[in-house]
Amino acid sequence: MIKSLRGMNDILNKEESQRFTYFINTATKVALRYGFHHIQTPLLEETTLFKRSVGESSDIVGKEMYRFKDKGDNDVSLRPEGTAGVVRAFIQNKLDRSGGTHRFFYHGSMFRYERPQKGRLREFHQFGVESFGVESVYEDAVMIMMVADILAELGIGYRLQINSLGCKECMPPYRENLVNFIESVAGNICEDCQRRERTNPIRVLDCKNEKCQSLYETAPKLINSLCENCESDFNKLKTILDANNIAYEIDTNLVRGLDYYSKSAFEFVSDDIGSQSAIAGGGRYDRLVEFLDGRPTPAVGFAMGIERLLELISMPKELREGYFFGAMDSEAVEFIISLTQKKRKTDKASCDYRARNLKNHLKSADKVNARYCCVIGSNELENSTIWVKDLENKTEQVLNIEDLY
RNA sequence: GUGGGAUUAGCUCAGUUGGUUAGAGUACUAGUUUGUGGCACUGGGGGCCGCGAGUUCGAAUCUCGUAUCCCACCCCA
Repeated sequence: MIKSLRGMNDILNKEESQRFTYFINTATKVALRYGFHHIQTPLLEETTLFKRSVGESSDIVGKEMYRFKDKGDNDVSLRPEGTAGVVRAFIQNKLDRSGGTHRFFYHGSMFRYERPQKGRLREFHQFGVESFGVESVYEDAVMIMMVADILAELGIGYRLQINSLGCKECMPPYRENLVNFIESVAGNICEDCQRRERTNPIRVLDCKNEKCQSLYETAPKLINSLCENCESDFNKLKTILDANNIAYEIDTNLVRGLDYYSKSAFEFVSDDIGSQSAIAGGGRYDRLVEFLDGRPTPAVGFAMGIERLLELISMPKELREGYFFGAMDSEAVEFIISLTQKKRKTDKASCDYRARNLKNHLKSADKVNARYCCVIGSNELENSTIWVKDLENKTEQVLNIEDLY
């Protein structure tokens, strides 16, 4: 038997696919309300794009990409995240030169060659939004509120963590400070942290090793080293969230895994889905457009991991809908099929291809969750009528065929 | 990439110290005497016991390998 690749799942059972489309529909609805529009970008891009955006030091680019040479000998990769492609499209279409604001949302498959576990797949789906051209921290706050709105509509509880990663003014000196600090304790930190010191020193603060954590208690904190602008923006962000009743925790160790983030960073986590608990994450990336050869353009965005959200969604109750047609005499079967076809122009409708007794038709109608069960028997055949029962109200009546429409 | 646990019917799981034809619940399907659904009752279909070797007279059961899932690390959505 041929099986799907490791970490690549089908979404086919009814429950799961209903949840999936329900998520896409409500997230799309909310994004449209916020003035974003849909964008689709290719799954496959030049590898360089991800190297330059996500960052070569990141695990994602370093070891998790599906990367290969195509038949034209181009170095290409399946996208491991959505932002890079959107930024590329933004620049390629010269929107960076057109000025104004551009707000996009997208959803689709992302690929990372990781060891799978619950909530971590090799092909997974994200819903994300990107906003270009707005420097104001109010936009950051609006992004967070948008995630909060989507989660609220889906009935999903969460904790929100925020942090500021500083900008090109205050981040580099801080980084240097931190490296010096790490040097001072380098003998006692774990192997991972020693590696992180070289690749991405900020990440050591995130280390889950208890010994490291206790050493880092006295580490310089970025939040105390922010420049005036970053600090006042971070304060504004908190003020707006407070004013709009969005609860948050400040997590000074929150470091986004992708190199392009600056200033506001945020992550929504759930305590109900296991260790892969981040359900949405994002932040500001003011420098990314110019890293990719565009005209400097402030930008902010987020992405949500759809698979991680799926089981948290509380689905609205499924209501009875549509029609089920059945015949009790074989002479009426073909007529029933035509009736069903007509009804399908406007409503959900299905029918039984066999002549069966009333009880069986009612059973079938109930099973497909139809609202109305419509049956033609010998009595109805004689009078050109049809028997209709409302399975919801348990009322029934005999109608002339024409009255059914 | 590292360490640990699991894998038996579509799904959730039993299966004795290795011993005849591998079970239950649920789901599916048909019927309960010919025009009233959800319930109940009675039948029925459905298993390379993850895959491959090995030990044995005999393996779902023991050993090894392998794949996948799950858990932790790592990382992240």
